[in-house]
Amino acid sequence: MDTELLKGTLSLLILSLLSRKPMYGYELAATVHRDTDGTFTWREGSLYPSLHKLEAEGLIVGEWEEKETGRKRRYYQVTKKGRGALKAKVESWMELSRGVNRILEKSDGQA
Amino acid sequence: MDTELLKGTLSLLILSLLSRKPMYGYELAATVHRDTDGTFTWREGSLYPSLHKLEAEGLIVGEWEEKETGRKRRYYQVTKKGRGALKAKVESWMELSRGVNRILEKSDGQA
DNA sequence: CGTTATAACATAGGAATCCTATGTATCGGA
DNA sequence: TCCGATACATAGGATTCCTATGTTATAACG
Repeated sequence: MDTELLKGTLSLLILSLLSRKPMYGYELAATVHRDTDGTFTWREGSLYPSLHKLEAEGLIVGEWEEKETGRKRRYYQVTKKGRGALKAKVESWMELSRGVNRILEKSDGQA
Repeated sequence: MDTELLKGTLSLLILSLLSRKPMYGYELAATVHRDTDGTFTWREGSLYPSLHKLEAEGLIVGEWEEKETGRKRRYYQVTKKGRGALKAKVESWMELSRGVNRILEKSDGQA
């Protein structure tokens, strides 16, 4: 299985969120924070490097959008390659999740 | 939440497994591998340092047992402090798991 | 009886991920 | 006009896990 998932769900969730619609970095952090009632609070120092890495890998593409005022945002969307990677990551997550739950359930009651 | 869980379920699962009964390192790796049909395959380079760390933190205690022949094993068991830590880690895991699943479900179908 | 595989522990060094801290610039409200 | 929120970025470090290697004991096999 993808051992990358053992540490970190960041790239998985970014890809999943972007499969809804194109979003920019700050919006991604706000959305995941809201949708999970604060369980996930992504730091800029984690989020932006991760976005750059996903783009370098060709899983997402970013595009600058500038308002008349001068405010700039970089909107990302998932590529075809990214959709394939997302599917694989979701499967890895489910396998990991199943595995952990199996151990926890089997151990439950012995504490 | 415990951000430590975002990377790695090793210490969580070690504590959970040891709550069943005292076990030694090699036995832990074999058990988790068997009980999850190979989802988890712990390496010695991950497992033993992790056990040392858990013992240094006082969450588990190890004891050498030597057979007549000279073969030595280090059996670990969970301490009282370790049981508290396990409970907290399980809750963190469930929170993380819920959060991830919420994002995935809400995004599902948009791919 | 010698060789190989497995059991059982250990550590050094490095790769990957995430965080803290810091910096820049724009925007809205008091 | 000042401050908090928006929006991006990177450097440096902490942590986790892996690869690689080493040691010793036991079992299996020809």
